[in-house]
Amino acid sequence: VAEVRWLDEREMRAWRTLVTKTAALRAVLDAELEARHGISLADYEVLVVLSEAPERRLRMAALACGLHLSPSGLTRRIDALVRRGWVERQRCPSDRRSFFAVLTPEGLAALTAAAPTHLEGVRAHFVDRLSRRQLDNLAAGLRGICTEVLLDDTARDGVAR
Amino acid sequence: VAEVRWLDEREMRAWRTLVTKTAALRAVLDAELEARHGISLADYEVLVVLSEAPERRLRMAALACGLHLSPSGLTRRIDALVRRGWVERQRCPSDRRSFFAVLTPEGLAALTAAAPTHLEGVRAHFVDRLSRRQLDNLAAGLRGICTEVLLDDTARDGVAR
DNA sequence: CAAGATTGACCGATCAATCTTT
DNA sequence: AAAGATTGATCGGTCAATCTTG
Repeated sequence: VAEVRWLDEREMRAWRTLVTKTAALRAVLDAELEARHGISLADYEVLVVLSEAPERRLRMAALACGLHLSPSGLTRRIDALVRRGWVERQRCPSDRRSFFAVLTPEGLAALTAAAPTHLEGVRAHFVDRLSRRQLDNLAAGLRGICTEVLLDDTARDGVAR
Repeated sequence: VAEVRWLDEREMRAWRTLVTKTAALRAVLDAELEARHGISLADYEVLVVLSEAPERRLRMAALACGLHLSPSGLTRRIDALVRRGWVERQRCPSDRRSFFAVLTPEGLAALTAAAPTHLEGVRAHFVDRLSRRQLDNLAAGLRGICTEVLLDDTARDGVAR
């Protein structure tokens, strides 16, 4: 076992700041969406991904991949959205094992209603507090992180983001 | 409803990169700790916080605050760590309603054993992939985020429950 | 009564097992 | 067989209610 390279003060602070601030940010955005529109940030993200897909639908596996959710986790989440009338299941005609999750008009309406709250939150708590340069640096820095994990591209047929 | 200020391409990318990369990073670090030492990142963080406290102990309320966990959530997490012999409860002598969670020698040993894995992970997946300047910029940018946390502000706007 | 901690009910996620279709 | 999706058991978290102590 080799010698441990400890983190110095700045490295440790950068790491901890990243973790704590990102968590706090998500918590605030989630609370705002929940309070004003009765929708969780997690469900909001499902609607966003579906809304950006061709024909506003995705196969379950592709959607699970895009949301970094397990197959069973996605099944239950879609169940809940179906109960609210925001998503429907469609059999996939070319492969009868598979299903599409389709965004309904009601789901699109819910997303459209909630989007301003979410975007204003992202601005108020994040984007507007950083300069253009800071924002670009941050994105550029983070882009190289954890690349090997995200190359989980088994589901071609969608998630073309 | 006021005019919505949409996010432009760079703003949106910075925001999404922050969210997805941070989540991926935590997932990797958690998996590494779990695989090599049988401890979750969440439990690791409990041990870290306790190890840094005076006398390696904290009252439950203080610990819950430090970990951003609800009181009941902390109770169950400490239960689990007590079962593993890594933490003990001590009655607080000055206030008999309260308890300390105390890091045991075994808990400290577990932390010491796992720390190199964690630190090497933070280096390999994060710190060593950014320049010193990028790291400082990132920390500086994020520091101003979400300072006022959880203001239950005018949430009466469009409450369409 | 208020504060600190715990318990019960429940929610949302995972893994393992299952069912259907390829 | 293997792949896509779902179900059952279970885990870890929250909220509401409770118990004990200040």
